[in-house]
Amino acid sequence: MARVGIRDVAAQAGVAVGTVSHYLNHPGKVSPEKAARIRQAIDALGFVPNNAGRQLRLGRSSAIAYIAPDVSNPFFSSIAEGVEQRASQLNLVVFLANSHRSRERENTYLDVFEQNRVRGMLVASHEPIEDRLLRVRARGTPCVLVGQAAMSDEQASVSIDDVSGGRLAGTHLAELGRRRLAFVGGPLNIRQIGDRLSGASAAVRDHGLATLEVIDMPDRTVRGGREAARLVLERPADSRPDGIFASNDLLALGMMQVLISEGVRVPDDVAIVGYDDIEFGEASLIPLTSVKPPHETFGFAAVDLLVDEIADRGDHPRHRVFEPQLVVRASTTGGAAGAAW
Amino acid sequence: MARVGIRDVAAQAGVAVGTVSHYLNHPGKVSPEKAARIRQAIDALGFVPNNAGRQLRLGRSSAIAYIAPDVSNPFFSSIAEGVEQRASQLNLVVFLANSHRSRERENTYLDVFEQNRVRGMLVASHEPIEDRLLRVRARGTPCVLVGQAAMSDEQASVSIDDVSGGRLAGTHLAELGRRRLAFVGGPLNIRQIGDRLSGASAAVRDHGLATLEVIDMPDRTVRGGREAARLVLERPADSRPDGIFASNDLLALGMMQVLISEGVRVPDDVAIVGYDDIEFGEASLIPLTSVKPPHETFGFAAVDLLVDEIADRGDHPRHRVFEPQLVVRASTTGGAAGAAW
DNA sequence: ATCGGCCGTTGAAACGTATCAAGGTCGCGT
DNA sequence: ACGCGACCTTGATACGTTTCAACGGCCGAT
Repeated sequence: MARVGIRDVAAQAGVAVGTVSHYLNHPGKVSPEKAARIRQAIDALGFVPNNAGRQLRLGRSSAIAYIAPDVSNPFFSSIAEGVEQRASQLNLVVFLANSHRSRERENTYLDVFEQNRVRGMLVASHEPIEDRLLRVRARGTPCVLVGQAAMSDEQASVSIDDVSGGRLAGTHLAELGRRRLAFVGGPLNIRQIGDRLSGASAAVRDHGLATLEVIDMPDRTVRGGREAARLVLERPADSRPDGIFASNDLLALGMMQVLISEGVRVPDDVAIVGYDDIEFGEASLIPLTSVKPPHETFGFAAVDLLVDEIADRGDHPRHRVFEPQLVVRASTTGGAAGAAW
Repeated sequence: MARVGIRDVAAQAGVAVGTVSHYLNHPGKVSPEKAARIRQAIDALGFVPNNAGRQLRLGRSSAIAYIAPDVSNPFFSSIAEGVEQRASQLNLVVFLANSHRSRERENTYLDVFEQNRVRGMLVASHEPIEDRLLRVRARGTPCVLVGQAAMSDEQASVSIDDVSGGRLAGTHLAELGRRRLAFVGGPLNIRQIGDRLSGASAAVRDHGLATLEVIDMPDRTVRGGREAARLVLERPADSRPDGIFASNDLLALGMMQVLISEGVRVPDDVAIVGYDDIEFGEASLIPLTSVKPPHETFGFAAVDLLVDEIADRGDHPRHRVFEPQLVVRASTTGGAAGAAW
């Protein structure tokens, strides 16, 4: 298993190294006869092109990176699929990374990819990260912020209009005649969460009849949802909310599970709206009404924007904001059972 | 944004290139004074070490790859978390890749990582892939098959004892007094699926009283589960199974959703057991009994085995098989509501 | 017969880094 | 004052690739 390089192949095939390189990168520029000899030498020797050499010579790679806080969260993994599809159309390889909500991991991956000279990075994060990305960009690696609108005009970003999403949810609940609404989620200082709340809040204000309370629940998981539900259940029945807007589907599902098992009827006693429209929301026994970002096109747009940044056409728009959509299911309008499927 | 290398830094700091390299790789071997000058030069110039050069010189990288068919499947993403944890303890970087169940994508990533000279690869696949990995290994990149026991003794693998898992499920249902069992899943020629069936089948045989039918459902998703449920519902009530073992949790959840919405009581009319113990199984309104592979340790073991392969200590065991565990919840033993939480 | 142009082929140079043997400096013990 | 060792520092070298200018041979046109 000696290390075998392009010149070993050349020797074995009886041609010059340049010819082997041509065979690999511009086949057709090399005569069929020598091509055959080279091909044969390659798998006789088990030659594998060494990307380090190629990249060193070229000064660039053909990879992009997508860093997400949590690949197991369906929201991020569905974006990942769009990213990979679009990237492979453009002959780019995607390196996926899971920062696992850890600042340290996030930084490590940012460094690693920068050192690996990826063409650009797509970064999704729950934390404020623009300063960090500014420095990365200053050193020459384009970045696109994913899932969160950038504050700076210079920082490209692809995001959802969360205010609009919150408004959709709030309006829906209010129009169903719900009067005591609750927003469940947090931390509120995260941009996306705050926006969802303020959208819902605006909808309530416009509608006039309803009230909106905030139940702060920084643990945005199924577990957090269960905890939030228990908080609600501690109150007398007539002071509980009759409409709940959860800042994501995991929270909503956790709440729904506990509420129903304690005898609360959904949606009769309380209607529930989630956010993200993950697959399991639809798969729930009472399918979940949810605010749906355009997952399919989202990843595509992120890659396209990144490619523009890489090409550095200075004049392209730097922000793309997508409008979410409300998907109504049984958790808000259910008669007997969901007709969603 | 001119390309800046280690010698530019050296010039700026007034030291030799070797010293800068030492500063980067063996800090402490360089005097505090020069270290300061170098540090200053580095961020004055926005220097980023070029991994291609480093790797070329070293002849190896410090990355491993984990290729999974579908990162959004909780089974694979929970393994990924273990992999990343263990790898970072060992100062290895993990490149994640999503083959998206596409043979072509799988091959592309295999090539890309091989060319990038990763230290080794962890590969999970639904398809037979040992021949392919054999060739990769022959060219010098160690591979560990994840989630599926290798046929060849030479091929390292980390897997679940699926026969045992199937037996656990079958025994559980039989001991609950269920007599008309159904196995739902497929394709049966996939090793893992076939093993689960044969385990369940053995349990039924041992028990003597029950029967086991097979409902072939190659689409192992929530959607597939819904379809399978509809097949069951077409039959008269008294010929439907009273115990269902689904080859994964997604199928089980999809079935449960449709069955319940059509008035079938779970677990009274039919008890349901899933496989994989994904997070959403527990979060379901009727929490799902499931066969749980040891996710936490699984990723760890995979990395450790890969490291052994890389070190090429010829004598280490090449296969690790883990025993799954049955997690009983309301979908098989529910009185009123699950006490799982 | 000569020339021009085309195609395939060649070998050298450069990309950015880590290492290594060799050299330099300093302080300490004799 | 000398020698020795410990510790830093130095600069050349090699890693595997792509590209580029140059070259040889061949064909058709003149």
